[in-house]
Amino acid sequence: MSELSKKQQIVSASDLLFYNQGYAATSFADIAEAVQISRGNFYYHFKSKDSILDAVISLRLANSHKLLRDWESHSPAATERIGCFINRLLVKQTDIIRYGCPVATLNTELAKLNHPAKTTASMLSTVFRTWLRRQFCLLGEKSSADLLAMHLLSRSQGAATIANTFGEQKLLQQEVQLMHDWLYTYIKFPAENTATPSLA
Amino acid sequence: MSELSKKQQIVSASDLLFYNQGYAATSFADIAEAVQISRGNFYYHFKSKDSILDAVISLRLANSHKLLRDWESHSPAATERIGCFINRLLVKQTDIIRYGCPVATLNTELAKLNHPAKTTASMLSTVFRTWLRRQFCLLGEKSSADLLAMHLLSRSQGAATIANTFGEQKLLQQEVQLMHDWLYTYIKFPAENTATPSLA
DNA sequence: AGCTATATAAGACATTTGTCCTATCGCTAA
DNA sequence: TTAGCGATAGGACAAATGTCTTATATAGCT
Repeated sequence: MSELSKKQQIVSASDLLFYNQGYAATSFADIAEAVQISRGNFYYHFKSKDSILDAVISLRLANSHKLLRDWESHSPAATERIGCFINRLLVKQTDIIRYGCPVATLNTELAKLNHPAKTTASMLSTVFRTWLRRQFCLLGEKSSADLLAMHLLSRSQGAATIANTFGEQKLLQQEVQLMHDWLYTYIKFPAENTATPSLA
Repeated sequence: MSELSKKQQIVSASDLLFYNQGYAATSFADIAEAVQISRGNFYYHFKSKDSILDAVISLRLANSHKLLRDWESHSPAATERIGCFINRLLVKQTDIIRYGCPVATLNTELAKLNHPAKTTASMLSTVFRTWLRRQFCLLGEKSSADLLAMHLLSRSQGAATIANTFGEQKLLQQEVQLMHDWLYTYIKFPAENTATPSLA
């Protein structure tokens, strides 16, 4: 027996396949082959394909929380933590160029399918939004923390999108640099930004 | 008979359905119902589903070129033209919130499917990239025109993505405002940006 | 009217899909 | 050893999909 239970194996294999191929394009046959079980046997572990999706979203939520906790424990300063968020694009650059941002692509796919789980899936984005907002709060930007969080989230997702579209590593690296510059500039002159945050 | 040929009707109906539901999730049955023909009859007009996709991409390319020509003829100044590009997000905000950016979502879907047409589809983004680059060239930024173009493209796609994810109109409007601010700031101090463009 | 080319309908076809059922395997506890 | 139960295999099933074939309708021309 392997270390993970078969159910966990199914979830993590589906996690990867949903990211690489998309949810709708991933069939039970694909997952069955990946975890080496017969196709008809899924319904012992999961009652439907949708319930696998739910499990995958739960797994991703847990992984996201773990990631954020890691950043918090490794970086005492909020600025540095936000830097970790930006650098995530570089750490995952190979995957991002090939498959895009895992959070964004799942959200857009489920939105188009009008899938019941789309609300739950958007929680994946909300987790980062909330976390970033808290970091900006720690920097003293209470009134515009959410705006700043969304701005950074927006830019990171845009960078992932164009990197995926054009397949150019350099584009991703350029945008990451610009986000760091923006953060640095912002931290440097917090006084100017309290009234109307000049994110430009 | 209607004004458009049946073949054109199929293409424009597919264009809309591919945007609203995604390419893979749109079946011949869906298109057949939309244009009121029988399902088995497609192969008189198109030899495969992929060839419909090719036709849709061609249509979108033509529409994009037309859009860019319109902006050029209505706005003599390059700054104003770039402003038109940014405002496109507001003009299409209802659709964008529901279905995301038509260009980006098609690209990411085809990338995941590893579809043969993904290269052709990325031309849709390239058209805007090239056009924006030319506008920045007209502003005297020859050396960093492509970087500026990609930066703006990235931010617009990011804004579309988060608007689609969170379904919040305000987010889109905020990001649009920030892009205008960025453009304004950039135009105001072109001298500072010639060496190292401070997009932050 | 009759002929021809274009256009459309209707359905067959194999394949794949998600779902569900049943039989069997292998382990553990009595 | 045997009974019981969790786990798995294998296949049945209807529905849907892309594809292809054949027959019919329609319009224009002679």
